[in-house]
Amino acid sequence: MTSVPERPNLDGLEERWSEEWEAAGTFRFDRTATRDRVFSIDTPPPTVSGSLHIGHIFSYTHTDCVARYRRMAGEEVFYPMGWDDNGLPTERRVQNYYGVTCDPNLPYDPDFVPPEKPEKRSIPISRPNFVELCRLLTLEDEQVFERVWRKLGLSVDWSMTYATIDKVSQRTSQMAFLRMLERGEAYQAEAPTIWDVSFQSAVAQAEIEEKELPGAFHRIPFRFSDGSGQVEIETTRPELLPACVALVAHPEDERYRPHFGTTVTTPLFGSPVQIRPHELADPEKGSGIAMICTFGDTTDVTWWRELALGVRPVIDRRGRFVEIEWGSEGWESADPEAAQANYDELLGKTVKQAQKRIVEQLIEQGLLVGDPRPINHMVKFFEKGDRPLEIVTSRQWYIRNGGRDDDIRERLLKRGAQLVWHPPYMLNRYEGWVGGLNGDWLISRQRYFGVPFPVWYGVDDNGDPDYSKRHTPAEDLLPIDPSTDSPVGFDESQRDQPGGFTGDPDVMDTWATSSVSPQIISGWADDSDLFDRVFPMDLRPQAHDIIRTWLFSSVVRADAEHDSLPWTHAAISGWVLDPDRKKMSKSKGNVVTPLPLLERFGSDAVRYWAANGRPGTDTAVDEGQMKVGRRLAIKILNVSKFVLGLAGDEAWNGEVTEAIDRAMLAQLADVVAVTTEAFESFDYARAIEKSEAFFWPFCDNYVELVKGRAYGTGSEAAVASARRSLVEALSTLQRLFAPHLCFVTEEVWSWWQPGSVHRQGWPEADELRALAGEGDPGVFTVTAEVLGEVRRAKTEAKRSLRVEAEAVQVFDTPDRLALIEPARADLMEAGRISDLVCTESESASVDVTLSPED
RNA sequence: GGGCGAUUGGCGCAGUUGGUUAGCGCGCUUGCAUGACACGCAAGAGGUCACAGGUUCAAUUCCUGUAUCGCCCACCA
Repeated sequence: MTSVPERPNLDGLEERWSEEWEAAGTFRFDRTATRDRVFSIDTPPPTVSGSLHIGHIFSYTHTDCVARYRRMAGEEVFYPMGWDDNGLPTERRVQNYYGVTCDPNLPYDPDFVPPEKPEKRSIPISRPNFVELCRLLTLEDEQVFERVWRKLGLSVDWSMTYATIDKVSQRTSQMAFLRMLERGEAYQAEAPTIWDVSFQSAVAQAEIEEKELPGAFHRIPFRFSDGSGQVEIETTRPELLPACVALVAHPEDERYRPHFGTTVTTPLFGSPVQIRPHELADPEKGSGIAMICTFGDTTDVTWWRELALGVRPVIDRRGRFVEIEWGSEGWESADPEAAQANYDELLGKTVKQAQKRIVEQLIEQGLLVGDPRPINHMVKFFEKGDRPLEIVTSRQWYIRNGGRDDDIRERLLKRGAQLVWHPPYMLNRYEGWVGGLNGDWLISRQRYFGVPFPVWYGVDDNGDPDYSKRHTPAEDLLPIDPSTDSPVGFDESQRDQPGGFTGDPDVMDTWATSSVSPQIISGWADDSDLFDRVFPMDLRPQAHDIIRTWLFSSVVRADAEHDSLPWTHAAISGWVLDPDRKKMSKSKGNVVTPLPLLERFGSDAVRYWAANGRPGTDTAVDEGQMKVGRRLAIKILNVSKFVLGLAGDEAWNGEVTEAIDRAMLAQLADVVAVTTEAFESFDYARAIEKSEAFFWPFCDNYVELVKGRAYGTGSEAAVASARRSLVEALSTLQRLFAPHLCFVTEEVWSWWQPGSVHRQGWPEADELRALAGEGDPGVFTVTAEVLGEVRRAKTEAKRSLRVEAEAVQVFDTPDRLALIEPARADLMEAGRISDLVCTESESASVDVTLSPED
């Protein structure tokens, strides 16, 4: 039965056991399990167009530890894996890899084969062809990822994977969208939109980040139209002067109060604009009076909307200055010809070029007060972009997320508070974000690779889309691609023809699909049997930086569709920092790849490092911790081998009679209780900390104290007690470490027990307590202390620990001496003590007389 | 500007309801081949728990400030 290798080691455990687990279906989800027995996990899908870095290893290990605990605690764990192959990163990669570009107007070519090598000039292909290539390339990436995950030992059910662009995801995503559209939770609007001029797409509030850039204040005078003087504004964007539609100052600002309602003219262009009051104008900033342009920033949009101003757009979607359409009367200006002449010099220029020119014009015409004053200011960027965002007017899809409706906002705040956060303070991030929303969620992107909007529009007699005539497909037809499928009642010959139809050209934002990941993996669209067993899910593990995006948007979708939370718990992980505690990023070049670490230290060692990162806490890459993990794994091998050598199968029949054995088991029972409690609150780190804190003294003190007895010294009952206690402790410890060190524990379990350790029951504190009986934990603790004193004497004498202690005198209080007495024989054997005398005394000390040196 | 975290020996970290000499690991020093483990074992040195107040019989732990670091948010003229 028991079969222990001669020299156990960690080599090859990962390959051996991950193959075994796959073959035996150890982590296969049993879908006959009912909801009350299921623990379901909404695994984050890693972006496959990137590469796995150590941060993934870190946070996925946390989830895996929890999953393994839950499984052992008797739950049926639903633990799938997803791949995020959606969005811009994949698009870019496919374009470069195959040398193609997507043209949504082209028809699908079923025979298209990409060139071996990308050609100089990129080949335009249809959206379905483009999407096919994306799938082809991401499939390879997924396999690489899966290999790393298996090496790490994630206990996911590999028969349950999804990709954010696969059919099920598209279908779920489109279906959820259409239902929101029907309920009025999704809508289309023509409005000023934050726009990235490089990517040619609108972007959402959540995808914006700010960078500090150098800029300059330009002080520019506006003359009163009645010739009575001037006001001076300050701006960092003088190029928007032709787009100026009003000036604005704070209503209480005494400097400008008398001028509210009066008209001034814009320099260079001579357009009449009014001075208006608004609270958002900051008297402290610049000269306290600002120009409103259509549109320089989001404040402009607010002012423009709330003051009901006209619009003078000057920047197009490519970020260049365009012809202004003024109608028949030309420039609305005191001097239309001069205005047009000034503006002609800006035509076709980029924002940067135009700014340069307009400043020259201002200087030439004496319209700049003083020199431009250099400052550094924050400028909004798309998080993946490298040019400042502009604001253009466009038609986009939105989802109501509370940004414009207080009642929705309140409801979503309440949902957030219902969610159990680990750690709890992460709720603040959620509430801060939801409270600060200033618009609905923009979900349409003018890109190609993504889930298309399942919508067509009628085409009017002029051949233009008629957005009021909307066609949507029945749910059972989903997923559809409106660029190749036609709506019911039409055929392809009517595409883009007067009286016919046209497809919505946009795709959904990545988060619009990711936000329904719980519905995708739960089978909401097509598998109601599965759905009922796993939804609402139990756990969403994710990092703190995407609380505002993935977590929040998922709450929005589940609230709208199911009137519930998508999951009960959110476990928020920290980031991995490089060894110098700097955040890892590709641009810094400090990204650590995991595979070499997994190979060097072993997966259990890397898992150990990860498991020591507290929930929600940023943690540095620390090879020292991995070394410690490796040592712990080796220790588990060796102590298992030793104990199994001392105690055979018949050890289970023994009875625990000795006080020190009972003491050890009583302590172990407490450890089981506290680790169980830690795991119940998703604190995998505290769990391993407590197990480990017991484990080392167990090896170094308990095993040392009882090994003589376990070998056969003493009465039959005493021997049996030691052996039984050893196998009980070993079995318990192997299971306690199983969630974290999944490979080595499986290895040592296999030496003497049938089945996988990962399918065993979690240790029960009560069972151990029953074995321990009335055992006083102090017997073990105090005896170990005395043994320590004896060892110290030997070490300080620079003698071997094996040397005989001729006489040991223990001075201590009566109650402590009473604890030593029942373990006297073990203590004398372990300490090689020939004569042990205990003497009552107020102050504790131990006198040791060693045998003389040879 | 608002909010959230962090601050414990050279380094990385625990310290969960305030309570006797503040723990652990790495590193360092000194020993030891002891019936599993030298990828081991034993022992040792090393901390005014960021700073200043307050509450309390008692504060690393609670409260209020301050400083430094990190993160999130904000309308960035």
